[in-house]
Amino acid sequence: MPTRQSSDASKGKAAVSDVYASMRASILKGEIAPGARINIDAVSRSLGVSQTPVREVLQRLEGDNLVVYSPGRGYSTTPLLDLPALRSLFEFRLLVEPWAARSAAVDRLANPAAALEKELSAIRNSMKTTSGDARQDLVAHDTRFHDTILLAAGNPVVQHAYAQTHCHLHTFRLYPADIDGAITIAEHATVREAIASCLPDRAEEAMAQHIRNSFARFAKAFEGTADLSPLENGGPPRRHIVT
Amino acid sequence: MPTRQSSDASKGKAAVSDVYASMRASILKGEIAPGARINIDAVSRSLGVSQTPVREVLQRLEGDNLVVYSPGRGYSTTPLLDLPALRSLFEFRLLVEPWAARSAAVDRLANPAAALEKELSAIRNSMKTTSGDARQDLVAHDTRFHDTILLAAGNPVVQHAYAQTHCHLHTFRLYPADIDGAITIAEHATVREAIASCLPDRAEEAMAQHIRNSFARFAKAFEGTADLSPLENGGPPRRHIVT
DNA sequence: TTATGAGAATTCATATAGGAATTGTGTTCA
DNA sequence: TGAACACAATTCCTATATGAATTCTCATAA
Repeated sequence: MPTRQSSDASKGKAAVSDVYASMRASILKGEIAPGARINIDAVSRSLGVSQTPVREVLQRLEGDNLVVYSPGRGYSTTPLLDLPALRSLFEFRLLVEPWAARSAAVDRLANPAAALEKELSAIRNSMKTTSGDARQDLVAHDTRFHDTILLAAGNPVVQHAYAQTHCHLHTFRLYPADIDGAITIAEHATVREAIASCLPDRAEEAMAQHIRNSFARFAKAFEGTADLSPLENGGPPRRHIVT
Repeated sequence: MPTRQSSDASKGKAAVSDVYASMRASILKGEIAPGARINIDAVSRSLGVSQTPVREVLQRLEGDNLVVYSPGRGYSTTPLLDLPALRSLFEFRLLVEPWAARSAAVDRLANPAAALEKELSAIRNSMKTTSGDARQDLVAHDTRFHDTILLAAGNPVVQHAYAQTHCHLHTFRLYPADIDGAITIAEHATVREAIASCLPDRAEEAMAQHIRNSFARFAKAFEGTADLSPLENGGPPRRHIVT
């Protein structure tokens, strides 16, 4: 049995947090094929826990849209995002995030410019030193950068709705390959500038541009696949995607 | 939220759907006081099922923001919305719903004018005949009306994010008293007109006005309570709130 | 060769039980 | 009188077992 030293505070639901982290990582890494069924008994035995916490984790993963439940058939991993789903996701982001950037670009303590700058220098350093998984670092930076702005907007409902989309999680799952994030970081810097200068209009527009560009970069990976997705031929190309 | 078929329908998770409906109703009706702890054993015995489905239901209700989990302390019902939370919720709606109304006001088959009109005549009839619970009918109408527009917008991500807020569910919980919904229905009719005429600008503005007005009506209930909410003196007034 | 049907095996959903932590209560001491 | 400690009771979290439904396999017949 793995160490019970769970990241969950106060040891409540120790098994659950371990199992959750393990299963989430398995799905994101693609160790469980997209669309494949998940055998509760097999998972519980392989992780050395009973079925009860595994079932609870599956329900949580259902909330993350990483698994789906079919009545009478149990749980399966969700298929990867197709182009319409990606478009819907980014349209949602285009609705929420420019609004958040505008709300954050105020001359108040809530202004997140300092935190954003710290985040940017951290990722710049991390990119220079080629240690570790550059791709994972970049996704983590991207996640924190956007989350920080959402948090600064000061609306818990919007923040929660955004978090629930798990957009970075799903895009990570789409493209488990190497990334060159220079463009992303440059756009982030532009957004930070506008927020630091307390220019709501510019912040809103910079964020909107960033999201439009980001979608275009992701959508490029679908080029040529047109409506052939049912071919199930291995999916979109997987190298040198730029977030 | 994909409400599990509460009827047998595939028999999968029969106990869970019953327990879910029962507990949700209990919380909404206030039979369980807001902020009170929930005893899993007591619930399971009173409903005649084991603890397993009760635990699953509680996790689901946590997703609905109707209960919260404290590590080591189990589940409690969430406190009622206070004024800042209500404001956050309506700011989210003000961000999403006018956008949805604009998106729905197109000359396409997706235009929901017919469904909206059917919904409006149904509630008008229901209001005339004083049979049944007028308040519950009105909330149900309001829910369906807004859901229909969100659906017509054609973005599953936005629709899901909106559904996850369970805004009608929480406002229902806030004001379990009688309602006079004439104003609400009139505003709905205005929104429908703009959508039926395929006037995106007018639809967007009509929806925005409706949400601003609706918030003002709800916020009125907090008048006088200022920052005295810790008094825990029974909450806001509960009669003649107009959605 | 293909389709069908019965039986076996797997898998899910729920029930029940036990260990561990927390909460409440009563007593004792300052 | 108030506070602190210890013990008991409650409550949660996980494990294991069982019944029911589905899926898989294989043999048989058209």
